[in-house]
Order: sequence, then structure tokens, then C-alpha cells
Amino acid sequence: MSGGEFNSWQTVQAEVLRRINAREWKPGDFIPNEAELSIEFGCARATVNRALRNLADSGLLDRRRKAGTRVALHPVRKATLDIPVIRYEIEGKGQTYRHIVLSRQMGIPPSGIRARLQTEPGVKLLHLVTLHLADGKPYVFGDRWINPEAVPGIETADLTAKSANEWLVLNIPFEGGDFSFSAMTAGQREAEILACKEGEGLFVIDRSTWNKTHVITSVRLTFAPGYRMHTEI
Amino acid sequence: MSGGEFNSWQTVQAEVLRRINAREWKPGDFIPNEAELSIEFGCARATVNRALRNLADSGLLDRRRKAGTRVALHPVRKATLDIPVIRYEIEGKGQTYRHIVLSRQMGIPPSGIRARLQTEPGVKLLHLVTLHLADGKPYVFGDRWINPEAVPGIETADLTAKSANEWLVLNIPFEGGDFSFSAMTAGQREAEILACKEGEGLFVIDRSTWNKTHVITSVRLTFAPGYRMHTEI
DNA sequence: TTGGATTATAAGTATATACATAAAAACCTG
DNA sequence: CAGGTTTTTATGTATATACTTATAATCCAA
Repeated sequence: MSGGEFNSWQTVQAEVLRRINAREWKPGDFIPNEAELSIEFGCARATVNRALRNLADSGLLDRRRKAGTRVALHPVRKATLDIPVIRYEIEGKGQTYRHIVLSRQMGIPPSGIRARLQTEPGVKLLHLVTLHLADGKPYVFGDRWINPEAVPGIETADLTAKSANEWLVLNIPFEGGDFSFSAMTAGQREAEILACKEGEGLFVIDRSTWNKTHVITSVRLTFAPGYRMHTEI
Repeated sequence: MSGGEFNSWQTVQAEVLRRINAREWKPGDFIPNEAELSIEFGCARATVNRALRNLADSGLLDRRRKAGTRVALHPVRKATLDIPVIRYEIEGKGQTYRHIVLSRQMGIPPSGIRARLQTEPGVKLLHLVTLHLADGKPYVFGDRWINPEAVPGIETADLTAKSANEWLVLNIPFEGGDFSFSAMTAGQREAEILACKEGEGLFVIDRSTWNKTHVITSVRLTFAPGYRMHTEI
């Protein structure tokens, strides 16, 4: 074997990829261990490690200590998508951004929201409905519940200058988030707010974010017709 | 400074994250270089490098050679989402999978598809419409165009046993893909195929995949009402 | 003052070595 | 032979060192 010059982790990665694609190593197969590969490729084990770790990160290999490395059985492709702050997304397209607070009040959330935010029954949360506009046209509206216990200062915050999301991103660091993407049919309320027709299909993002101690906020973003989310791999 | 024990890349990463969250290092700020940090943290530069590289990968830091490392100005959060093969997705939920080829013929594609697949005007492509069912109920249908030049053997392939997507994944390795997610309103055709009402909001994925030489295929997946795509960060 | 060459610098990477750790496999023991 | 213990092993990680590379900053000449 031995053969070519594989003296960078990128070339090692490319060669491993080639073997996977050429079915020399088939899904489910164990591949030689790092030590063996480092000899075959004529490089250090650390270099092989870097390449294999990278491929494992992107879902093409499964690795376990002691067990070894195998080609992923169902090579799941992982796409990474950026979760932008809406203002940047709009301004990035060269449009002018504006947002309006449609309503803001403390209230007892519906049970679904309460479950997400993990609060006790009867506890009041801040409920905020905002509309974001691009060049003056409705772009997306957010129906948001905030746990004031997790967000000191939210009651007195001015959320007309900066949107709630921006304010939170700036002031309350979060560690994790939970996103789901779906479609809904515009009802009367959505049609009114987004200035579209009833019955149109709308793109929806539901998102919760949390830090170590609390679930901070849960928001449903309903986009005006025509919105697309895009990514490449 | 010096201070605590930061002798693993994870603890270094955690400390850097803490400083970012605590605004000790603000968005746009340059942070000390690797050599300085390695002294401060009492670890090797490679350890700092691993931590910072990881944070850069996840979008929280911007790094450039010679320039240095700074906290990302708009700390974009990146969510990774798995692109599953539909059969695995359905079977993973414990439902039975079945799929039907609704139509299969060579034809001249509309100009939008032609542009995506980068083929010459007048060239015929394979057009395939399939419906995937979960427990016998319509789950998603795919409207797919395949470039036969990129896919030798597709004309004679049996696409009733394995779906086109599975066949392609198994036989034609691809290097890159392009995904976009949106919502549409069910028209008469969608309502019929997916057994839903006209005017319902449907989740749509448009996907093209390519390898080094060709764009292989472009497909629009239209999901039955209620579909959600989920991810965490 | 501009624009091209030079230099200094910070990240990027490769390597040998050493040790840590998870977990499969082999080895007991009752 | 079940169930627990020990051993083995492949990956995971840390470190010192050395070299590479992109590029910001500087210098210099037309």
C-alpha cells in the first residue's frame, strides 16, 4: 500500500472521503485504526485523528473509543444554518428595518407555552407581540413569551428601540436553543398582521432558548408569504 | 492574571465563552492572541488553538491570520440539522414506509430547473414524481428532475423498490448540496396527492445536489400538513 | 502620493511523545 | 454460566517544538 503523499489532514480527509465514495469502505465497515492509517499515509497519528474527527463531526464516520471507526450506516448529511437576528437579515438585503410592538402585557400563558418555559401554573409571564417590517412591508411577526424571572430588567426595558430578541441577545446570554420549522395556514389574524390573504401558506419558526438555570423565552415567528430559508453543504 | 487551571481545551473554551457572555470581551473586540492566552491559562498553545477554533467554527469568534481573533460582531448562532433519507425518518418513528412512483418520463424541464441543473436548452431530463407514505398515509411527495448524464444507469434502474433518493445516495456520491425551506399553499394538485384540503399551508424543501462535474438532481419535497423539522443547539 | 516590495506577526498545521479514558474483550470466581 | 473484575486497546487529549502561510503593516521608490 503506502503510496501517495498524505501529509496534511485535508489530504488525508480527501483520501478517506474518496474511499468512502468509491465504496472501498462501505457503510457499516470498520476502517483501519488511526495508528495503521498513520503508517499507511506516512504521517503522524494526530494528523489522521484531525481528519477522522472532522469527518465524524460532519456525520460520515462513527467513532467510539476502543471499538474503532466505522463508516456511518446512514450517512446523515448535516446542514448548518445560520439563525440570524431579523434586523441583520433585513439590513443585509439592503432593505430598511423597522419594528412595531403590537402588544405587551403580563399574562398567564396557555399550557403549551407554560410547559416549554417550565413555569408553575398561575405564574404570569411577559407576552409580547411584535411586527418586523422590511422597507415598510410586513416581514415577520413574533408572538413571544418571556420568563421575567430569567430576565431581570425586562419589565422596565425599552423594547421599542431594540426588538425583544436583540435586547435579549445583548443582555441575557443563552446556552441552548430549540428550533422547529413548519408551515401553517394564514388565519384571519395572520392575514391582518402580515397583510396577506387568509389561507396562504406561511413559514413558521418556533424557538425556545435557555441558559443554565432557566428557559428564557419561547417565540413563534410567522413569516410573510415568500420567505425562504437557505443553506448549503 | 494566571489564576485557575485551564488544562483542557474544553475548560479553555468554557472560560472564553464566559468572558464573552460576561461582556469582558465584547462583540468586535480583539482578544489576546494564542500565545498570550496559553501563558495566561497555563497550557499549551495547541490547546488554546483547539478551543478557539471550535468557537470560531460555531460562529462566536472571527479569526484571521496575522490579524488575530475577535468576538464575532453579530454572533450568529449556527444550528445543524440532519437531512435524513425519508424512509429512515419514517421508520425511525416506528411507522411503516412505502413509496409510489406517480410518474416517470423523459422530458424537457422548465427553465428554472434547467438553470439549476445547468443543462443546455432542449436537453431531456428524467422527471420523476413520487409519493412517500407513512403507515399508508401520504407523508411527502417529491417532484424530481435528474440529469441522466450525471447518473449513468438511471434509465434502467428499478426505482420502485428503492426510492430515487435512496438509489442516488447509494450509487452516485455527491459532494455538495443546496437546500431551501419555505411554505406554500396547497393547490388542487397538492391537495389531491397529499389528501389534504386546498389552501392548506405546506412545508417545502427544495434541494439540489452536485458532485465535482455535474449537478445531479433537483427535487422539491412537499410535505403533508403537520410536518415539522426540528433541531437544537 | 501611490503602488509595489518587504517584513513582521498571528493563526494554521505537522510531529513525537506521553498519558487519559471509555469500553470491548478476556478472565476469573462462586 | 451468570455476574463481576481485570486487561487490553482504540480513540481522546496535552505538550513542546518547528515550520508554513496569509496578511496587516511598513518601507521605499517612482
